Amino acid sequence: MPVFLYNTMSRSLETFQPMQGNEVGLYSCGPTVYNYAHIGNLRTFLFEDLLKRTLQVSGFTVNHVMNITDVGHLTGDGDEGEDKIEKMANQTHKTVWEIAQFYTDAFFNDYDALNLIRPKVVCKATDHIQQMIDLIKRLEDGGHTYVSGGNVYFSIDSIPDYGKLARLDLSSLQTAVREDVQADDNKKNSKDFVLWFTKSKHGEQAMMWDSPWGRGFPGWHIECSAMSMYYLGESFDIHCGGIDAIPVHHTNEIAQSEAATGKEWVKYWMHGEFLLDETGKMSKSKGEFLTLSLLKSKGFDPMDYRYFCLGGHYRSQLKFSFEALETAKTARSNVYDRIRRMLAAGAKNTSLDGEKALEYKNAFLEHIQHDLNSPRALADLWGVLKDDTLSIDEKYSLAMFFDQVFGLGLQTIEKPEEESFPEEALALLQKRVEAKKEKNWALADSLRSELDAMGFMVKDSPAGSSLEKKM
RNA sequence: GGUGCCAUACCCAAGUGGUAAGGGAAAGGUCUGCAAAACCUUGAUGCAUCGGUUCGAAUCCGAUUGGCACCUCCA
Repeated sequence: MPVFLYNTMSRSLETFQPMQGNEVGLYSCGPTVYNYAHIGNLRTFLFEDLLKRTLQVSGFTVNHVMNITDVGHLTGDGDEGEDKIEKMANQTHKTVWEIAQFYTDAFFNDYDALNLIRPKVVCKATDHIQQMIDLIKRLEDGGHTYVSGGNVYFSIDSIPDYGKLARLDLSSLQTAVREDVQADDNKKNSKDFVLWFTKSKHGEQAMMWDSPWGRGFPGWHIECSAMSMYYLGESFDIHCGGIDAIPVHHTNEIAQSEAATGKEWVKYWMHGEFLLDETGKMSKSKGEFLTLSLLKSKGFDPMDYRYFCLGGHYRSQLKFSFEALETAKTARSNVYDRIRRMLAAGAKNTSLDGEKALEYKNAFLEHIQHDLNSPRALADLWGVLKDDTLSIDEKYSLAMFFDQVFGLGLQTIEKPEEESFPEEALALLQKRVEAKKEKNWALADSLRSELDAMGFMVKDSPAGSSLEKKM
Protein backbone atom coordinates (compact mmCIF):
# COMPACT_ATOMS: atom_id res chain seq x y z
CA MET A 1 0.00 0.00 0.00
CA PRO A 2 1.36 3.41 -0.88
CA VAL A 3 2.16 6.06 1.68
CA PHE A 4 0.60 9.47 1.14
CA LEU A 5 2.29 12.47 2.70
CA TYR A 6 1.42 16.14 2.68
CA ASN A 7 4.20 18.08 1.00
CA THR A 8 4.41 21.70 2.10
CA MET A 9 6.12 22.55 -1.17
CA SER A 10 3.13 21.54 -3.29
CA ARG A 11 0.55 22.09 -0.55
CA SER A 12 -0.96 18.77 -1.41
CA LEU A 13 -0.97 15.09 -0.57
CA GLU A 14 1.57 13.17 -2.62
CA THR A 15 2.36 9.49 -3.02
CA PHE A 16 5.68 8.97 -1.30
CA GLN A 17 8.39 7.60 -3.55
CA PRO A 18 12.00 7.66 -2.33
CA MET A 19 14.77 8.62 -4.71
CA GLN A 20 16.57 5.32 -4.28
CA GLY A 21 14.69 2.06 -3.82
CA ASN A 22 13.38 1.65 -0.30
CA GLU A 23 16.00 3.87 1.28
CA VAL A 24 14.68 7.09 2.75
CA GLY A 25 16.92 10.03 3.58
CA LEU A 26 15.25 11.99 6.38
CA TYR A 27 16.56 15.16 7.94
CA SER A 28 14.84 16.75 10.89
CA CYS A 29 15.67 20.05 12.52
CA GLY A 30 16.92 19.24 16.00
CA PRO A 31 16.96 21.22 19.20
CA THR A 32 18.77 24.42 20.01
CA VAL A 33 20.40 23.50 23.29
CA TYR A 34 20.30 26.62 25.39
CA ASN A 35 17.37 25.58 27.54
CA TYR A 36 15.07 22.65 28.25
CA ALA A 37 12.72 21.59 25.48
CA HIS A 38 9.11 22.42 26.23
CA ILE A 39 6.34 20.01 25.38
CA GLY A 40 5.52 21.99 22.25
CA ASN A 41 9.03 21.32 20.97
CA LEU A 42 8.57 17.70 21.89
CA ARG A 43 5.32 17.47 19.94
CA THR A 44 7.29 18.12 16.77
CA PHE A 45 9.77 15.37 17.62
CA LEU A 46 6.86 13.03 18.29
CA PHE A 47 5.47 13.84 14.86
CA GLU A 48 8.82 13.05 13.26
CA ASP A 49 8.97 9.78 15.15
CA LEU A 50 5.49 8.90 13.94
CA LEU A 51 6.62 9.62 10.40
CA LYS A 52 9.70 7.45 10.79
CA ARG A 53 7.78 4.56 12.32
CA THR A 54 5.11 4.75 9.64
CA LEU A 55 7.75 4.59 6.91
CA GLN A 56 9.43 1.66 8.64
CA VAL A 57 6.24 -0.32 9.04
CA SER A 58 5.57 0.39 5.36
CA GLY A 59 8.78 -1.37 4.39
CA PHE A 60 11.18 1.54 4.05
CA THR A 61 14.60 1.84 5.63
CA VAL A 62 14.94 5.27 7.14
CA ASN A 63 18.30 6.98 7.33
CA HIS A 64 17.49 9.69 9.85
CA VAL A 65 19.82 12.59 10.50
CA MET A 66 19.18 15.20 13.16
CA ASN A 67 21.27 18.20 14.08
CA ILE A 68 22.03 19.67 17.46
CA THR A 69 22.27 23.43 17.28
CA ASP A 70 24.95 24.01 19.85
CA VAL A 71 26.38 27.13 18.30
CA GLY A 72 24.50 29.98 19.82
CA HIS A 73 22.78 31.81 17.01
CA LEU A 74 21.88 35.36 17.69
CA THR A 75 18.55 36.53 18.93
CA GLY A 76 18.31 38.58 15.75
CA ASP A 77 19.41 37.97 12.18
CA GLY A 78 21.27 41.21 11.63
CA ASP A 79 24.61 41.67 13.26
CA GLU A 80 22.84 42.63 16.43
CA GLY A 81 21.31 40.40 19.03
CA GLU A 82 22.71 38.22 21.72
CA ASP A 83 23.86 34.67 21.49
CA LYS A 84 21.26 32.57 23.28
CA ILE A 85 23.65 29.96 24.60
CA GLU A 86 26.04 32.66 25.72
CA LYS A 87 23.24 34.49 27.48
CA MET A 88 22.35 31.36 29.41
CA ALA A 89 26.02 30.74 30.17
CA ASN A 90 26.39 34.21 31.64
CA GLN A 91 23.31 33.72 33.77
CA THR A 92 24.47 30.40 35.16
CA HIS A 93 28.24 31.02 35.29
CA LYS A 94 28.99 28.02 33.12
CA THR A 95 30.90 27.85 29.86
CA VAL A 96 28.92 27.79 26.63
CA TRP A 97 30.16 24.26 26.02
CA GLU A 98 28.90 23.11 29.39
CA ILE A 99 25.53 24.69 28.72
CA ALA A 100 25.23 23.00 25.34
CA GLN A 101 26.22 19.62 26.74
CA PHE A 102 23.88 19.91 29.71
CA TYR A 103 20.82 20.69 27.61
CA THR A 104 21.75 18.14 24.97
CA ASP A 105 21.74 15.49 27.67
CA ALA A 106 18.46 16.81 29.03
CA PHE A 107 16.98 16.70 25.56
CA PHE A 108 17.89 13.06 25.02
CA ASN A 109 16.50 12.14 28.43
CA ASP A 110 13.15 13.40 27.19
CA TYR A 111 13.72 11.80 23.82
CA ASP A 112 14.21 8.36 25.35
CA ALA A 113 11.45 8.79 27.91
CA LEU A 114 9.02 9.45 25.08
CA ASN A 115 10.20 6.28 23.33
CA LEU A 116 11.43 8.19 20.30
CA ILE A 117 13.67 6.14 18.03
CA ARG A 118 17.10 7.73 18.03
CA PRO A 119 18.33 9.07 14.68
CA LYS A 120 21.07 7.13 12.90
CA VAL A 121 23.17 10.28 12.91
CA VAL A 122 23.04 13.05 15.48
CA CYS A 123 25.32 15.85 14.37
CA LYS A 124 26.46 18.85 16.32
CA ALA A 125 26.83 22.12 14.47
CA THR A 126 30.13 22.85 16.19
CA ASP A 127 31.59 19.63 14.78
CA HIS A 128 30.82 20.70 11.20
CA ILE A 129 32.11 24.24 10.90
CA GLN A 130 34.41 23.15 8.08
CA GLN A 131 31.47 21.81 6.03
CA MET A 132 29.70 25.11 6.54
CA ILE A 133 32.72 27.10 5.43
CA ASP A 134 33.07 24.90 2.36
CA LEU A 135 29.44 25.50 1.46
CA ILE A 136 29.76 29.26 1.88
CA LYS A 137 32.88 29.19 -0.33
CA ARG A 138 30.90 27.36 -2.95
CA LEU A 139 28.18 30.02 -2.78
CA GLU A 140 30.82 32.71 -3.00
CA ASP A 141 32.31 31.09 -6.10
CA GLY A 142 28.84 31.02 -7.63
CA GLY A 143 28.37 34.72 -7.07
CA HIS A 144 25.60 34.40 -4.49
CA THR A 145 27.28 36.29 -1.67
CA TYR A 146 28.60 39.68 -0.73
CA VAL A 147 30.49 41.05 2.22
CA SER A 148 29.10 44.03 4.03
CA GLY A 149 29.86 45.48 7.42
CA GLY A 150 32.21 42.57 8.10
CA ASN A 151 29.64 39.82 7.53
CA VAL A 152 29.05 37.52 4.59
CA TYR A 153 25.51 37.75 3.24
CA PHE A 154 23.50 35.58 0.92
CA SER A 155 21.92 37.60 -1.87
CA ILE A 156 18.39 36.39 -2.53
CA ASP A 157 18.33 38.32 -5.79
CA SER A 158 21.00 35.94 -7.12
CA ILE A 159 18.41 33.16 -7.45
CA PRO A 160 15.13 33.17 -9.35
CA ASP A 161 12.79 31.43 -6.93
CA TYR A 162 13.48 32.70 -3.43
CA GLY A 163 10.59 32.02 -1.07
CA LYS A 164 8.96 29.25 -3.10
CA LEU A 165 8.33 27.02 -0.07
CA ALA A 166 6.50 29.71 1.88
CA ARG A 167 5.01 31.21 -1.29
CA LEU A 168 6.27 34.55 -0.15
CA ASP A 169 5.10 37.64 -1.93
CA LEU A 170 8.34 39.55 -1.55
CA SER A 171 6.91 42.88 -2.54
CA SER A 172 4.31 42.93 0.23
CA LEU A 173 6.43 41.58 3.06
CA GLN A 174 7.23 44.07 5.74
CA THR A 175 10.64 44.19 7.27
CA ALA A 176 11.24 44.38 10.98
CA VAL A 177 7.55 44.76 11.87
CA ARG A 178 8.20 43.65 15.38
CA GLU A 179 9.28 46.39 17.70
CA ASP A 180 12.19 44.45 19.09
CA VAL A 181 13.74 43.88 15.69
CA GLN A 182 15.87 46.41 13.93
CA ALA A 183 16.54 46.51 10.23
CA ASP A 184 20.08 45.69 9.17
CA ASP A 185 21.35 48.49 6.94
CA ASN A 186 24.18 46.37 5.63
CA LYS A 187 21.79 44.27 3.58
CA LYS A 188 21.25 45.00 -0.08
CA ASN A 189 17.86 43.34 0.10
CA SER A 190 16.10 43.25 3.45
CA LYS A 191 15.50 39.50 2.99
CA ASP A 192 19.19 38.74 2.54
CA PHE A 193 20.64 36.77 5.43
CA VAL A 194 24.02 36.23 7.03
CA LEU A 195 26.11 33.20 6.15
CA TRP A 196 29.11 34.09 8.28
CA PHE A 197 29.51 36.64 11.02
CA THR A 198 32.75 38.32 11.94
CA LYS A 199 31.17 41.29 13.62
CA SER A 200 28.54 41.39 16.27
CA LYS A 201 27.32 44.32 18.26
CA HIS A 202 27.90 42.28 21.37
CA GLY A 203 31.58 41.94 20.65
CA GLU A 204 33.51 38.69 21.00
CA GLN A 205 31.47 35.54 21.06
CA ALA A 206 32.63 32.64 23.13
CA MET A 207 32.45 30.32 20.14
CA MET A 208 34.56 31.57 17.22
CA TRP A 209 36.33 29.86 14.36
CA ASP A 210 38.81 30.95 11.70
CA SER A 211 37.45 31.32 8.21
CA PRO A 212 38.44 32.85 4.87
CA TRP A 213 36.39 35.89 5.90
CA GLY A 214 37.94 36.26 9.29
CA ARG A 215 37.43 34.84 12.74
CA GLY A 216 33.76 34.48 13.50
CA PHE A 217 30.82 32.13 13.56
CA PRO A 218 28.24 30.75 11.14
CA GLY A 219 24.86 32.28 10.35
CA TRP A 220 21.57 30.78 11.36
CA HIS A 221 20.66 28.58 8.50
CA ILE A 222 23.89 27.25 7.06
CA GLU A 223 24.30 24.35 9.47
CA CYS A 224 21.27 22.42 8.28
CA SER A 225 22.23 22.78 4.63
CA ALA A 226 25.84 21.81 5.23
CA MET A 227 25.20 18.85 7.50
CA SER A 228 22.23 17.40 5.66
CA MET A 229 24.15 17.40 2.39
CA TYR A 230 27.21 15.98 4.10
CA TYR A 231 25.29 13.01 5.49
CA LEU A 232 22.46 12.53 3.00
CA GLY A 233 23.81 13.87 -0.28
CA GLU A 234 23.01 16.98 -2.27
CA SER A 235 19.45 15.82 -2.80
CA PHE A 236 17.45 13.73 -0.36
CA ASP A 237 13.89 12.69 0.37
CA ILE A 238 12.33 14.33 3.40
CA HIS A 239 13.08 17.38 5.50
CA CYS A 240 10.86 18.14 8.43
CA GLY A 241 10.51 20.52 11.31
CA GLY A 242 8.06 22.83 12.98
CA ILE A 243 5.68 24.93 10.95
CA ASP A 244 7.41 28.11 12.08
CA ALA A 245 10.49 27.13 10.10
CA ILE A 246 8.73 27.54 6.76
CA PRO A 247 8.95 31.28 6.08
CA VAL A 248 12.50 31.94 7.19
CA HIS A 249 14.62 29.01 8.25
CA HIS A 250 13.64 26.51 5.60
CA THR A 251 13.18 29.20 2.98
CA ASN A 252 16.76 30.30 3.51
CA GLU A 253 18.07 26.75 3.69
CA ILE A 254 16.52 26.03 0.31
CA ALA A 255 17.90 29.23 -1.17
CA GLN A 256 21.49 28.57 -0.15
CA SER A 257 21.40 24.80 -0.79
CA GLU A 258 19.93 24.99 -4.26
CA ALA A 259 22.07 28.01 -5.17
CA ALA A 260 25.13 25.94 -4.26
CA THR A 261 24.24 22.72 -6.07
CA GLY A 262 21.99 23.99 -8.84
CA LYS A 263 19.52 21.16 -8.24
CA GLU A 264 16.47 20.37 -6.20
CA TRP A 265 17.57 19.83 -2.63
CA VAL A 266 14.65 18.15 -0.87
CA LYS A 267 11.75 16.26 -2.39
CA TYR A 268 9.22 16.30 0.46
CA TRP A 269 8.83 19.02 3.07
CA MET A 270 6.82 18.16 6.15
CA HIS A 271 5.91 20.43 9.02
CA GLY A 272 4.32 19.80 12.38
CA GLU A 273 1.77 22.27 13.73
CA PHE A 274 2.05 23.97 17.06
CA LEU A 275 0.87 22.87 20.43
CA LEU A 276 -1.03 25.71 22.04
CA ASP A 277 -1.51 26.40 25.69
CA GLU A 278 -4.12 28.60 27.30
CA THR A 279 -2.21 31.72 26.32
CA GLY A 280 -1.88 30.66 22.70
CA LYS A 281 1.43 29.62 21.28
CA MET A 282 3.78 28.03 23.73
CA SER A 283 6.85 29.95 24.58
CA LYS A 284 9.83 29.60 26.82
CA SER A 285 9.55 33.12 28.06
CA LYS A 286 5.89 33.69 28.83
CA GLY A 287 3.39 31.70 30.81
CA GLU A 288 4.17 28.41 32.50
CA PHE A 289 7.25 26.69 31.10
CA LEU A 290 5.79 23.28 30.32
CA THR A 291 8.44 20.58 30.27
CA LEU A 292 8.23 16.83 30.36
CA SER A 293 9.76 16.93 33.82
CA LEU A 294 6.94 19.16 35.00
CA LEU A 295 4.40 16.69 33.62
CA LYS A 296 6.19 13.86 35.39
CA SER A 297 6.23 15.78 38.64
CA LYS A 298 2.46 16.11 38.34
CA GLY A 299 2.10 12.36 38.10
CA PHE A 300 1.95 11.86 34.36
CA ASP A 301 3.87 9.23 32.49
CA PRO A 302 5.70 10.37 29.33
CA MET A 303 3.52 7.86 27.49
CA ASP A 304 0.48 9.85 28.58
CA TYR A 305 1.84 12.80 26.66
CA ARG A 306 2.65 10.58 23.71
CA TYR A 307 -0.91 9.26 23.68
CA PHE A 308 -2.22 12.80 23.97
CA CYS A 309 -0.26 13.89 20.91
CA LEU A 310 -1.33 10.84 18.90
CA GLY A 311 -4.92 11.92 19.54
CA GLY A 312 -4.52 14.95 17.29
CA HIS A 313 -3.34 15.16 13.70
CA TYR A 314 0.16 16.54 13.29
CA ARG A 315 -0.99 19.24 10.87
CA SER A 316 -3.60 20.61 13.25
CA GLN A 317 -2.97 22.89 16.15
CA LEU A 318 -3.50 20.99 19.37
CA LYS A 319 -4.75 22.62 22.52
CA PHE A 320 -2.91 21.52 25.60
CA SER A 321 -4.46 21.52 29.04
CA PHE A 322 -3.90 19.37 32.06
CA GLU A 323 -7.52 18.35 31.81
CA ALA A 324 -6.98 17.09 28.26
CA LEU A 325 -3.78 15.33 29.35
CA GLU A 326 -5.74 13.69 32.15
CA THR A 327 -8.17 12.15 29.68
CA ALA A 328 -5.25 10.87 27.62
CA LYS A 329 -3.79 9.35 30.74
CA THR A 330 -7.03 7.57 31.55
CA ALA A 331 -7.42 6.32 28.00
CA ARG A 332 -3.85 5.11 27.88
CA SER A 333 -4.10 3.27 31.15
CA ASN A 334 -7.32 1.67 29.95
CA VAL A 335 -5.41 0.38 26.93
CA TYR A 336 -2.68 -0.94 29.22
CA ASP A 337 -5.27 -2.64 31.45
CA ARG A 338 -6.81 -4.42 28.52
CA ILE A 339 -3.42 -5.62 27.31
CA ARG A 340 -2.59 -6.80 30.81
CA ARG A 341 -5.82 -8.74 31.05
CA MET A 342 -5.16 -10.34 27.70
CA LEU A 343 -1.75 -11.44 28.92
CA ALA A 344 -3.28 -12.78 32.09
CA ALA A 345 -5.59 -14.83 29.89
CA GLY A 346 -2.58 -16.23 28.04
CA ALA A 347 -2.49 -14.02 24.95
CA LYS A 348 0.53 -14.47 22.71
CA ASN A 349 1.79 -13.20 19.41
CA THR A 350 0.41 -15.00 16.44
CA SER A 351 0.49 -14.49 12.72
CA LEU A 352 -2.30 -12.36 11.43
CA ASP A 353 -4.10 -14.24 8.75
CA GLY A 354 -7.70 -14.39 9.92
CA GLU A 355 -9.99 -12.45 7.64
CA LYS A 356 -11.23 -10.09 10.33
CA ALA A 357 -7.74 -9.52 11.71
CA LEU A 358 -6.42 -8.66 8.28
CA GLU A 359 -9.27 -6.24 7.80
CA TYR A 360 -8.22 -4.40 10.94
CA LYS A 361 -4.58 -4.47 9.97
CA ASN A 362 -5.29 -3.05 6.55
CA ALA A 363 -7.61 -0.37 7.86
CA PHE A 364 -4.93 0.66 10.31
CA LEU A 365 -2.27 0.83 7.61
CA GLU A 366 -4.56 2.75 5.30
CA HIS A 367 -5.21 5.35 7.97
CA ILE A 368 -1.65 5.77 9.15
CA GLN A 369 -0.33 5.81 5.59
CA HIS A 370 -2.79 8.53 4.73
CA ASP A 371 -0.64 11.39 5.97
CA LEU A 372 -0.15 9.89 9.41
CA ASN A 373 -3.73 9.92 10.62
CA SER A 374 -2.89 8.79 14.12
CA PRO A 375 -6.26 9.76 15.68
CA ARG A 376 -8.02 7.50 13.23
CA ALA A 377 -5.45 4.76 13.81
CA LEU A 378 -6.03 5.04 17.54
CA ALA A 379 -9.71 4.47 16.88
CA ASP A 380 -8.69 1.31 15.03
CA LEU A 381 -6.86 0.14 18.13
CA TRP A 382 -9.99 0.64 20.20
CA GLY A 383 -12.00 -1.19 17.59
CA VAL A 384 -9.69 -4.18 17.97
CA LEU A 385 -9.71 -4.07 21.75
CA LYS A 386 -13.49 -4.09 21.85
CA ASP A 387 -14.20 -6.58 19.09
CA ASP A 388 -14.87 -9.97 20.65
CA THR A 389 -15.16 -11.74 17.33
CA LEU A 390 -11.36 -11.62 17.27
CA SER A 391 -9.42 -14.24 19.17
CA ILE A 392 -7.45 -13.01 22.12
CA ASP A 393 -4.21 -13.82 20.31
CA GLU A 394 -5.34 -11.82 17.29
CA LYS A 395 -6.24 -8.84 19.47
CA TYR A 396 -2.93 -8.95 21.23
CA SER A 397 -0.98 -9.37 18.02
CA LEU A 398 -2.79 -6.53 16.31
CA ALA A 399 -2.11 -4.27 19.28
CA MET A 400 1.57 -5.17 19.13
CA PHE A 401 1.64 -4.50 15.41
CA PHE A 402 -0.07 -1.14 15.79
CA ASP A 403 2.36 -0.21 18.52
CA GLN A 404 5.26 -0.36 16.09
CA VAL A 405 3.76 2.91 14.91
CA PHE A 406 2.27 4.26 18.13
CA GLY A 407 5.35 3.55 20.21
CA LEU A 408 3.29 3.47 23.39
CA GLY A 409 5.43 0.71 24.85
CA LEU A 410 2.67 -1.89 24.75
CA GLN A 411 5.18 -4.69 24.28
CA THR A 412 6.77 -3.84 27.61
CA ILE A 413 3.56 -4.61 29.46
CA GLU A 414 3.97 -7.69 31.56
CA LYS A 415 1.62 -10.27 32.90
CA PRO A 416 -0.07 -8.94 36.02
CA GLU A 417 0.98 -12.03 38.01
CA GLU A 418 4.54 -10.89 37.77
CA GLU A 419 3.67 -7.77 39.68
CA SER A 420 4.80 -8.11 43.25
CA PHE A 421 3.31 -6.55 46.33
CA PRO A 422 4.89 -6.04 49.73
CA GLU A 423 4.25 -8.77 52.30
CA GLU A 424 2.59 -6.23 54.54
CA ALA A 425 0.00 -5.33 51.91
CA LEU A 426 -0.70 -8.97 51.10
CA ALA A 427 -1.19 -9.68 54.79
CA LEU A 428 -3.73 -6.87 55.09
CA LEU A 429 -5.52 -8.14 52.04
CA GLN A 430 -5.69 -11.61 53.59
CA LYS A 431 -7.05 -10.15 56.83
CA ARG A 432 -9.73 -8.36 54.85
CA VAL A 433 -10.73 -11.53 53.06
CA GLU A 434 -11.24 -13.15 56.47
CA ALA A 435 -13.15 -10.16 57.81
CA LYS A 436 -15.40 -10.34 54.82
CA LYS A 437 -15.97 -14.01 55.43
CA GLU A 438 -17.07 -13.18 58.97
CA LYS A 439 -19.23 -10.35 57.57
CA ASN A 440 -17.26 -7.88 59.69
CA TRP A 441 -17.83 -5.08 57.20
CA ALA A 442 -16.45 -2.31 59.39
CA LEU A 443 -13.08 -4.04 59.70
CA ALA A 444 -13.07 -4.94 56.01
CA ASP A 445 -13.69 -1.33 55.04
CA SER A 446 -11.01 0.03 57.34
CA LEU A 447 -8.49 -2.46 55.95
CA ARG A 448 -9.46 -1.33 52.49
CA SER A 449 -8.79 2.31 53.29
CA GLU A 450 -5.53 1.34 54.99
CA LEU A 451 -4.41 -0.34 51.78
CA ASP A 452 -5.62 2.64 49.83
CA ALA A 453 -3.39 4.88 51.91
CA MET A 454 -0.48 2.59 51.12
CA GLY A 455 -1.14 3.12 47.44
CA PHE A 456 -2.98 -0.08 46.63
CA MET A 457 -6.44 -0.46 45.26
CA VAL A 458 -8.51 -3.46 46.29
CA LYS A 459 -10.50 -5.13 43.56
CA ASP A 460 -13.21 -7.58 44.49
CA SER A 461 -14.37 -9.88 41.80
CA PRO A 462 -16.35 -13.13 41.76
CA ALA A 463 -12.98 -14.89 41.60
CA GLY A 464 -11.73 -13.28 44.79
CA SER A 465 -9.95 -10.15 45.95
CA SER A 466 -6.77 -8.73 44.47
CA LEU A 467 -4.56 -5.69 44.69
CA GLU A 468 -3.55 -3.14 42.12
CA LYS A 469 -0.98 -0.41 42.38
CA LYS A 470 -2.53 2.99 42.12
CA MET A 471 -1.16 5.04 39.24
C1' G B 1 -0.74 46.55 6.58
C1' G B 2 0.15 41.60 4.09
C1' U B 3 -0.34 36.15 4.14
C1' G B 4 -2.04 31.45 5.74
C1' C B 5 -4.81 28.09 8.85
C1' C B 6 -9.00 26.86 11.76
C1' A B 7 -14.44 26.74 13.78
C1' U B 8 -17.59 19.25 14.54
C1' A B 9 -21.50 16.80 21.11
C1' C B 10 -20.01 18.78 28.12
C1' C B 11 -14.29 18.44 26.91
C1' C B 12 -10.35 16.65 23.44
C1' A B 13 -10.63 15.15 18.40
C1' A B 14 -11.09 12.26 13.21
C1' G B 15 -13.79 12.75 8.87
C1' U B 16 -12.24 16.95 2.12
C1' G B 17 -19.10 15.37 -2.14
C1' G B 18 -22.79 9.98 -0.55
C1' U B 19 -25.64 10.29 4.49
C1' A B 20 -21.28 12.21 11.48
C1' A B 21 -14.51 7.54 13.89
C1' G B 22 -12.47 7.30 18.60
C1' G B 23 -11.23 8.76 23.61
C1' G B 24 -12.56 11.23 28.22
C1' A B 25 -16.59 12.85 31.16
C1' A B 26 -21.87 11.81 32.20
C1' A B 27 -26.29 8.60 32.71
C1' G B 28 -28.50 3.62 33.06
C1' G B 29 -27.52 -1.57 33.80
C1' U B 30 -24.73 -6.33 35.37
C1' C B 31 -21.72 -7.70 39.49
C1' U B 32 -21.01 -6.41 44.88
C1' G B 33 -22.40 -6.49 52.04
C1' C B 34 -21.25 -1.47 50.41
C1' A B 35 -17.85 0.65 47.32
C1' A B 36 -14.10 0.58 43.71
C1' A B 37 -12.67 -1.90 39.44
C1' A B 38 -14.42 -4.51 35.34
C1' C B 39 -18.03 -5.37 31.61
C1' C B 40 -22.52 -3.89 28.73
C1' U B 41 -25.80 0.04 26.95
C1' U B 42 -26.94 5.25 25.71
C1' G B 43 -25.10 10.14 22.93
C1' A B 44 -24.70 15.41 17.59
C1' U B 45 -31.36 14.71 12.16
C1' G B 46 -26.55 17.78 12.77
C1' C B 47 -20.72 19.88 11.91
C1' A B 48 -19.94 28.94 13.81
C1' U B 49 -23.84 32.02 10.87
C1' C B 50 -26.14 33.28 6.19
C1' G B 51 -26.49 32.48 1.03
C1' G B 52 -25.07 29.56 -3.40
C1' U B 53 -23.55 25.07 -6.55
C1' U B 54 -25.32 19.77 -6.56
C1' C B 55 -29.78 14.35 -7.07
C1' G B 56 -26.91 14.78 -2.58
C1' A B 57 -22.46 19.36 1.29
C1' A B 58 -19.39 19.10 7.79
C1' U B 59 -16.90 18.41 3.14
C1' C B 60 -17.06 22.79 -2.92
C1' C B 61 -17.96 28.48 -3.78
C1' G B 62 -19.11 33.49 -1.66
C1' A B 63 -20.10 36.65 2.48
C1' U B 64 -20.26 37.38 7.82
C1' U B 65 -18.64 36.40 12.87
C1' G B 66 -15.03 34.37 16.13
C1' G B 67 -10.12 32.10 17.18
C1' C B 68 -4.96 31.08 15.95
C1' A B 69 -0.37 31.48 13.45
C1' C B 70 3.45 33.71 10.27
C1' C B 71 5.89 38.35 8.01
C1' U B 72 14.13 38.25 11.08
C1' C B 73 13.26 34.45 19.30
C1' C B 74 10.32 30.30 18.27
C1' A B 75 8.90 23.28 17.29
